[in-house]
Amino acid sequence: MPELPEVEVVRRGLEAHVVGSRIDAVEVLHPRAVRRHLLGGDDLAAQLAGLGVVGASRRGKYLWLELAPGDLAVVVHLGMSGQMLVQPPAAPREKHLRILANLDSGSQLRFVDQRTFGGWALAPIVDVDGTALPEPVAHIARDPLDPLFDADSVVAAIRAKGSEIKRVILDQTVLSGVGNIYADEALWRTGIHGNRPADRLTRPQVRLLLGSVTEVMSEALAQGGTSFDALYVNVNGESGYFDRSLSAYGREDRPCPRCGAPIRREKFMNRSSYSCPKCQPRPRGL
DNA sequence: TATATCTCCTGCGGGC
DNA sequence: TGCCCGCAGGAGATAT
Repeated sequence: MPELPEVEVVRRGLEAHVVGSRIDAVEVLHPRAVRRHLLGGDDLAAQLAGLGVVGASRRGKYLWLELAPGDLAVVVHLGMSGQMLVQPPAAPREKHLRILANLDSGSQLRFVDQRTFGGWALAPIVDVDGTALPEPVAHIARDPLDPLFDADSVVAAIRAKGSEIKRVILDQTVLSGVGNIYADEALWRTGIHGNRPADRLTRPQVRLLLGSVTEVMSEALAQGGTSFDALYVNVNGESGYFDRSLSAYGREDRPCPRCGAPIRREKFMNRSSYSCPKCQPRPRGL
């Protein structure tokens, strides 16, 4: 499941292999992959043809290719299973190939997405607080790896929320890039149960949690991201290794690396949360 | 306005 | 062997 580190690995791959190319032609093979491009797949393909790729950027889990001429970008979200692959034209088409772009370099940029939660959309670049962003990304908060990330104001924003802390750090308008895996890992590192109300945490606790979020995502990035199966790969189709370093996520009944208690799994927001019953006691009353 | 829940989707694994 | 069901989860839409 691509979260910030995985998306950053993909962005770096696109910067190395796609930026500097021109898009010659685009084939949209599944309408859901372009559902956020309101004018449809034919329009997307027609508008992209002939444009040059001049940059690859990211905020949180969104990435985009900056295009020229014109202040346009193709915004990409990988959803749960999206892959951006750079392939030779002779390579066999992937089973879940959704969008195909032929580049003047002779390579193909392929968007492969089994579960079709991801997609592409063409959007204008707008100015948001002095930063140029594609319009669909304008509401997304800065992520912890952003040089302009303001930890003090994010701590205040988190503590102003009445929801549970895990729900708040998954809210991409508060801080971006965090998904279920790294939320569980950061909460485990900090010893905080995800059901604790955000507005009951102290400033030092929230600051520590933000530090853990940054730390765990930086470590994951250094290892090429987290991968559980073939669904997450970089542009060359290679998987990361961080899943071997996870302490809580996906480790139900296995010993907590800190205290040895069996990791528990609980339902939360229609998905699973993993935590240590000793290191992360439930808030009173739950 | 803030918060909570629902929905979309596909492949896999378990149970019968 | 085949069918059914639950599970995985990001984020926009909808409900409270």
